[in-house]
Amino acid sequence: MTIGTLAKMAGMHVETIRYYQRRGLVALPEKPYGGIRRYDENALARLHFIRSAQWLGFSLEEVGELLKLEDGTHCDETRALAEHKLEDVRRKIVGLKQMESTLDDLVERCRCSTDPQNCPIIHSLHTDLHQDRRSCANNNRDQLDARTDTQP
Amino acid sequence: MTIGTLAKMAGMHVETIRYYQRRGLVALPEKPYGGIRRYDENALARLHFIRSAQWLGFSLEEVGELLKLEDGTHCDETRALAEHKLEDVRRKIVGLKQMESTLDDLVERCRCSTDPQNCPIIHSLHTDLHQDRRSCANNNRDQLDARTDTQP
DNA sequence: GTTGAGTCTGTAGTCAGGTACGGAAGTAAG
DNA sequence: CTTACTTCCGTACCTGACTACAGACTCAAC
Repeated sequence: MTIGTLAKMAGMHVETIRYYQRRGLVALPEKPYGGIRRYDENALARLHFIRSAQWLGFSLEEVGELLKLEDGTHCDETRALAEHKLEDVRRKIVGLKQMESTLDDLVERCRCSTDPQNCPIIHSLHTDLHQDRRSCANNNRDQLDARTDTQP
Repeated sequence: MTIGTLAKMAGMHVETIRYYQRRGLVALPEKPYGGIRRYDENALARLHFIRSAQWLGFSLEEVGELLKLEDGTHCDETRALAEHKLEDVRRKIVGLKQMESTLDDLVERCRCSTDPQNCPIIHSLHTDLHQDRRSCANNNRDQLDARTDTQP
């Protein structure tokens, strides 16, 4: 099949596949002289593999590591990657739960507030919440990490 | 105080403050002719406010919205923003918990596996996991969103 | 009065994971 | 055989939240 068909079957854009090729996650099949590259079931399987790994939270870099272990004979190393990712995910959950409970509390206080001139949320943002928040830098993802990382 | 002192007190870099100024989140105080800008407690308070809001998961764009409501007299709008963010956060938690349980299960199966030539994790990535994963595009953050978003 | 640190301003680079585009060449349908 | 779609390839752009740097200027200490 052509790259367009492959993309359709994998449910992704042609450009995404090309991007994976550039990153070395997907092989670039031989091109017949002055012709067009053709892809087989293996290429599709690989795209599925990548998608699945991403779905579990692995970055493309990590997917690359997993692909090196793709033959299934390095169970320990694979498990180590998965365990590490599991810790990652759990750390993020802890961070998000902190957000959740604080937000929930704030919203609740806001609902019960009788003074419409002094919103409890704004008040908290001005007074309580900024203690020891120095390390919540970068973007949302890293923010979560930073909130819970042991080594900065 | 100068911007360097302000940065130190807020626990952030000078460049970050300048970035916030460019984004219109922090005011640029008047500069005396051929002199240097000075900042006061209000500037510091604003930086704390921004940090706190970020800690709750608000993006800088959303922080901008919150800052418009900073006088505390628009309790309903503020609460609406917080409720929306709370939903956001809960959606992300749901996504992460899916990852967590799948990873946990995979790691467990890997530990109990007796066939070191056929790693259950790799096997799953090849066969099970890629059903209906079409919408887990973009980066990790959006991936989480996509997994749980109702409106794509 | 000179040295070194801090400030100002503008612009460019970083990361991840793509997305978009332009121009040339190949391919499929009528 | 023409028209319209794909493919190929390289490069540039996108988001978000910074981070870095160059060159000119100012300020405080010695």
